[in-house]
Amino acid sequence: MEENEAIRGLSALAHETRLRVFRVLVVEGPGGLAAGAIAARLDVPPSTLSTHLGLMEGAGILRRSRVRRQIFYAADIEGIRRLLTFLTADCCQGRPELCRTLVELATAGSEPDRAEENR
Amino acid sequence: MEENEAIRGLSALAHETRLRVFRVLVVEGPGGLAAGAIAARLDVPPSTLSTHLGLMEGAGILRRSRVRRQIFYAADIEGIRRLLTFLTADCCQGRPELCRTLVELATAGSEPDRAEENR
DNA sequence: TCCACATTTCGGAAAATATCGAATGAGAGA
DNA sequence: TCTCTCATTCGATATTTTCCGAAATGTGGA
Repeated sequence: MEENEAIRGLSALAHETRLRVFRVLVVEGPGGLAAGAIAARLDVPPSTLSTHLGLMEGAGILRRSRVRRQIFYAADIEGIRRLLTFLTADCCQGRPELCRTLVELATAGSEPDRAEENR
Repeated sequence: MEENEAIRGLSALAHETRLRVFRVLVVEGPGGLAAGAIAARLDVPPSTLSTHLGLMEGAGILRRSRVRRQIFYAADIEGIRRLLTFLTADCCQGRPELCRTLVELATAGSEPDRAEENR
């Protein structure tokens, strides 16, 4: 990932409404939610939300797909992973122990032994 | 870390000049660099850079300290860790395997067996 | 084909952010 | 104290972002 792409990704998350969208969709999983459902849940006008969703999709944070008349948005796991990897790679460049600390916190609540099953 | 703090941190990184500052200071390590040295290295007018540095410090990404007449800025490892943890915590909330993938990439270039020594 | 629904695009105004020269502040040496 | 230097703050302008109602688009059913 090059710098410009990372900046777009960070900008996409650096906004109250968009960060809330992100969190909702991460929890929602691969199926995602229809644009209208997100607007209703977050109480944001559809046109405003649409702008945000478009921006987030352009930044590679969200994926969109059509199902009948609705458009579903879901967290783009690959894109998010790329962004986080870019950030941690930068950090580790100078200070390896930072990533290690982060890693410990991130994996604290899960079961490491079952990691293979999720691939 | 609550939402608003995370947004400030993300905004602080979502800018070309500021991201370059961040990367330079992460590599530079705990000693950091004087404001003037950063301005010279990145070829940014001092007053412009000062605005960015202040913003990044306010967001908890940078630490400042005075040494004689100069003001040194260094990456705030604890603050950055808090931001990354907030993001990965959100991701893991719905999809534990995302963090695991990230973790593998982040630790790929280091020696896992010596992790204990760095605490 | 015609209508209804879900969403996006348009338009234009308000707010926030970015930029940088000039003025200001504050530390250190003569 | 005077002055030099490093850095910040001020001020004014330019650019970008945000917001949302109204209009347009496109999809599917009757």
